[in-house]
Amino acid sequence: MKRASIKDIARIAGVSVATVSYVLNKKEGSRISEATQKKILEVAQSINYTPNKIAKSLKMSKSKLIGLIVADISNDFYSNIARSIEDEAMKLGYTLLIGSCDENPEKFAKLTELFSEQQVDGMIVAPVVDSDDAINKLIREEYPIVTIDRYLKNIDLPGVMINNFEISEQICNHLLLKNFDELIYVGYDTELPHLLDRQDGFDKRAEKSGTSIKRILTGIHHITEEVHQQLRDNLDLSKKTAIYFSSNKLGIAGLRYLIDNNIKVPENVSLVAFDETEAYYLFPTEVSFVRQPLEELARESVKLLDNQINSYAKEGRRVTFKAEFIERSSVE
Amino acid sequence: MKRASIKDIARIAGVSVATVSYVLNKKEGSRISEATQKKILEVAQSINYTPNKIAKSLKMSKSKLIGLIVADISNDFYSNIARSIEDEAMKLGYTLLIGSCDENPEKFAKLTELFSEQQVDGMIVAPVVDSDDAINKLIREEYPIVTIDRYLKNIDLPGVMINNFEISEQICNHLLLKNFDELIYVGYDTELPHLLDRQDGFDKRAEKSGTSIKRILTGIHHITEEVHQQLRDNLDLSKKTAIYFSSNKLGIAGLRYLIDNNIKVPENVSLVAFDETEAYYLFPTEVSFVRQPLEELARESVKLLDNQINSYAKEGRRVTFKAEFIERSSVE
DNA sequence: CTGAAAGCGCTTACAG
DNA sequence: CTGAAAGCGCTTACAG
Repeated sequence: MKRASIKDIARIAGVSVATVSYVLNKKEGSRISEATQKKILEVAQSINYTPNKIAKSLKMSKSKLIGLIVADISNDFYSNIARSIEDEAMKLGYTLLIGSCDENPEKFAKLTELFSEQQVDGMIVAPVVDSDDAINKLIREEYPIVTIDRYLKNIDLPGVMINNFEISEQICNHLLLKNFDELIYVGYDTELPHLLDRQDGFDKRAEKSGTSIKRILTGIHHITEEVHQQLRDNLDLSKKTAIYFSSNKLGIAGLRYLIDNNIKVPENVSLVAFDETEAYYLFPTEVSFVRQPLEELARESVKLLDNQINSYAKEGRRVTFKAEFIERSSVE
Repeated sequence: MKRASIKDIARIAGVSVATVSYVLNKKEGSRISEATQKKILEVAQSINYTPNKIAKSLKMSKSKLIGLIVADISNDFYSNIARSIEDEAMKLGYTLLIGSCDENPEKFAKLTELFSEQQVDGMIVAPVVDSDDAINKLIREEYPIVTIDRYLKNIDLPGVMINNFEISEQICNHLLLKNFDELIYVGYDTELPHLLDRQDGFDKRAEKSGTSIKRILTGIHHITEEVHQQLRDNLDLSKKTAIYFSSNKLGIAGLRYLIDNNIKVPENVSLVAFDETEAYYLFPTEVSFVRQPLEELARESVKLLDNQINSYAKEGRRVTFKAEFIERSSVE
């Protein structure tokens, strides 16, 4: 069955397609008689007309589509962000294309390519290491872009992020007050700037104090195994130790290690994790964690993008939100 | 900056747009000379040409877009499914539109409307209660549709699901062998057929045995609170009890209740949960659970949809996959 | 108040 | 081997 077009409406209603278009778009400027309007609306209804946005997009050069590129939509953090972005985008009349790039610059480039072929009006992206080329290409083609969660070292793009350095500094400070013998930072062996900030904040503060600090850095592909292995090698229960897991995945891997090895929190070791996830609430001790303001990040990212798309703001800004330290009983 | 079109390539290369189109699409039928081909490809490269899929879609009446409607993309179960669907869809050249409808039939209808305006080639949906009208509309308009996870009582649609009835029967059977005084089924107060199946399988098997069974059914909006409240009212620790949580959200809510109230598993109570989630692994006891074959569900759903889109198969089938019971130590 | 016409960027049957 | 032309479903400046 061929789907009805405005041509069909025009034919049945005995008017021109132009008139149909005017009525359907409720343009104020050109007044169409009440009678014709009613007629057209009736016909549209009766033949079950659905506008073809693709034709409209082609004519108008805007698609009302926005693309979202994350590392992995099945990761709690990103699926929560995606959900908020979806709601926000919907409010502004956008539909969301979603793609996961697995920290892989080729996949990232492929997705930007795909989205750009689909004529998205703009993209919200969490850029990966070595994605500069793909991003620069988008910039040359004047695509509105907003970064989320992450940012790029060498390209100044509007985006949203949290105060990674400061929150880590704050966590470290909190731990220092409790006089631990040793602090362990668990993070990724990565070049992603926002994660380096997260690490630096902790490191710098610890250095100043002179407290012994160890770093456990894992690759992104075998997080669980690597965290377990390195905790086995590095965790010395004879010392009073606190661990800072700098992401939800790391936190979950670490907590699981503690469970599996019957290490009690905070009796044997203290800890703080990053991001809020349901999993933390099933751990036998109430896990202290860093909460990111997901809705705010999402809302602002869509707003920044929409501003660019409509050129309300020529140059977007980089907006930093404050993460919140939720203190529960895993530190003692 | 206006983006380059095949017209630009044609002008610069000194050929017609038809020729450009042929070369860019590598059509075998019409042979274009090596020289012209090379020239066109070079020009395309040099002006950074990106095909406008929207124009192509309009002409070809297919968009290579597919829509996915789930209850909530931030729910672990759906975000994992979405991820697999994304990968699978990508392989076949489709880009994914994602929407969450929050079990709300109006939002569901809105999303189908939106997706249909965007001219998706088909949709994969987890239909909600009272979504029959929206679905019927899509059917009348001959949209390829595949249901996932759920199915509709009154509309026979191709789709993928698991053996809800049988797996619950199997869990119940497993529990009956351990001679519990009481079995508690924790589920939703809902009309969703797949969830009723899940409940029936358990009920029917329990009835036959004569073992006392209680039902805890919650609404979908305050799961945690309701589960906690009802467990408080119904869980009698003086009896040897086993609880079956029939979804990941219910399981997490229930496990948290047990943690908060210091109820030991399996010493004080036994349990089985549904779906696999990272959270189960942080619970102090190894949680036995039902694992759904997510990748298979996703893969088959995309395959069924692609078949419909390309009319490889006129009528799709409903495919049922077997869920797997992962026995760990939470039942004794 | 309404319509004829051009054009958005493509594809493809047809002609040469 | 290559091109002119029609057309996908819309919008909108212009004319009447």
